Amino acid sequence: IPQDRERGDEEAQQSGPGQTFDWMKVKRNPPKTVKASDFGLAGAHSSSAIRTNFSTRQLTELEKEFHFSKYLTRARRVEIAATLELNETQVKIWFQNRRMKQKKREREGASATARSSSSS
Amino acid sequence: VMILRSRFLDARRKRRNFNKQATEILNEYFYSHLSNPYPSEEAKEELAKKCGITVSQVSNWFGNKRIRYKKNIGKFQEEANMYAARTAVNATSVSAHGSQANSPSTP
DNA sequence: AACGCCGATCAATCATAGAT
DNA sequence: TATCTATGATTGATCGGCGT
Repeated sequence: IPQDRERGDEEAQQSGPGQTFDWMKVKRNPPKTVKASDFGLAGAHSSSAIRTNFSTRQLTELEKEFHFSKYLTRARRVEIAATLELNETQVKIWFQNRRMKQKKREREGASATARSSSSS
Repeated sequence: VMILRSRFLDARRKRRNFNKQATEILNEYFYSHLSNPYPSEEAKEELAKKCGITVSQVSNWFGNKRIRYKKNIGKFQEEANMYAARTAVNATSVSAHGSQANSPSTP
């Protein structure tokens, strides 16, 4: 399966400092959120599907749920998604990111605690 | 939309730029590994220590650097040439070994 | 084979520090 | 001092790998 060769032309420049490496070509697929499905049918996949901006209400509710339980059950996910008008996937992703955020905090908080052991 | 921004609810971001010394170290690593600017966890920890910042900040720095670099390679050419001249750890496997004392000694 | 989670990363954006 | 740019941080979502 051919890997879509770029405009096929800049293969000459190689040794130069401006060499183009693979990581510079990485492109992420656009989100498939398709949130505006209420348009009424026909999968008019026109949904730009860009970064969804959660409202304060949604974030507050998600945060509350997170405190209750760091992990979701199928049932709770469905319930939250319906209540907040989000996809189950969005709720799932939010929890995953939230857990990662929590871990990051604990890690940095720990090193900070070890540093100021008894100060303050 | 109203300007209902977080307004001031974002007491969080009180950004402070890194020292010139830290930026120097980060850029040196970035350009000497331009073929694959993805430091390992260990490398990040070492960089963090040398720069006096956290590992997360090192990750943020590389994340921002990579994205912004590829977004406008031309804008970084000058900077790239500058650092590339210092350390030549070209592509083709970056099987680094004992990292030298590394001293940005001034020529 | 399908799904969730993790860890890392992407990519767009926010808000501020710095330069003009 | 106002305006534009450089840059650190945040975050919804993606990618690859792994376990169930």
